Amino acid sequence: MAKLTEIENLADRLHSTAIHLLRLVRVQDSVTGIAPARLSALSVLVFGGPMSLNQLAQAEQVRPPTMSRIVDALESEGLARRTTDKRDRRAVVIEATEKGTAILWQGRKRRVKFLAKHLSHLSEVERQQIADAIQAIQKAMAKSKRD
Amino acid sequence: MAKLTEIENLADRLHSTAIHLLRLVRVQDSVTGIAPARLSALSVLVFGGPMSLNQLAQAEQVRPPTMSRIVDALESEGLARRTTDKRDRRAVVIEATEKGTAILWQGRKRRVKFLAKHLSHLSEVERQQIADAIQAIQKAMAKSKRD
DNA sequence: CTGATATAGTTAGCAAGGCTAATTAAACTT
DNA sequence: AAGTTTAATTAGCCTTGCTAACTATATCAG
Repeated sequence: MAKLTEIENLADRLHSTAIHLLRLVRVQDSVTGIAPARLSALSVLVFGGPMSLNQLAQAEQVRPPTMSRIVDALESEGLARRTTDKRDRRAVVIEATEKGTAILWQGRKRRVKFLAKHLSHLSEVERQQIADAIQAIQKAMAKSKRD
Repeated sequence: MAKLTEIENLADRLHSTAIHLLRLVRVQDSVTGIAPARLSALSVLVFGGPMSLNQLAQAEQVRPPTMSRIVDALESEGLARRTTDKRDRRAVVIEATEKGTAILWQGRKRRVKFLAKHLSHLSEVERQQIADAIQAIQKAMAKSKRD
């Protein structure tokens, strides 16, 4: 085993914990019946409002062809719709449908409640530690642009 | 917007933070040139030692056929090897090769150092908050079996 | 105003990684 | 010895990532 500094050790544990947390929660999303990439894109549409395909692809950190196909699927499932942009007829405006919005909210509620149930077993102090850590982690990640 | 309780709000922020953290770090892994599922399985082999295909599949939470193909790829890349179990000739013992172990350690070091660099911008207090939160989160997740 | 260039999105085709169903081979049970 | 269970693989499907090439529209240069 290579030696790790104190901070590296923390980094390692943090990474591992994040993986396990998401693995645990992801099971809840599968209940929606919507595949993960689609659910994630739909979430951006619901919370970010209508946007172009390129914007959506950027938000999801995938290439336009990948997003084009995801939107195809969302459309055929009746969860989102495409319309051509009036000002620039090359572009499309993608938006969540009523159905897509409703299903997303249901799924989100399920996921959040599931995770909250776990957190409810902790003490008030422990939950405060998590809240503080979230702040700290976000602060640390925000530095990524200038490093 | 639906109303969320205090705990649900914490759950939501925790989820989102975990997603962003992993997204940030994953870029480092791509440098290894090993595809994510393969890297993850290799990691289990390196840290968990030789094991059967079923054990490895369970550890990675995938079905045996999925793992069988991942092991095929690891073998063809010279990162792991299969041998038949002496005691039970139906079973295989999968282990990381020297090369696989070395590459995994390099990658892990890169990832950990990258994350540690971010954490190093924080104060000692903030890092302690993260350490405490990791403990709390793991405790909360451990309850999942009995709920 | 026209031709060149740039931009938005799609289509085609490939690879990785997930799944179920069916198969093979060995081990266990009765 | 026959039937059942178990470990792994094979076959074949779907989703989701990519690049390269294409279409259609918009913009810019002369």
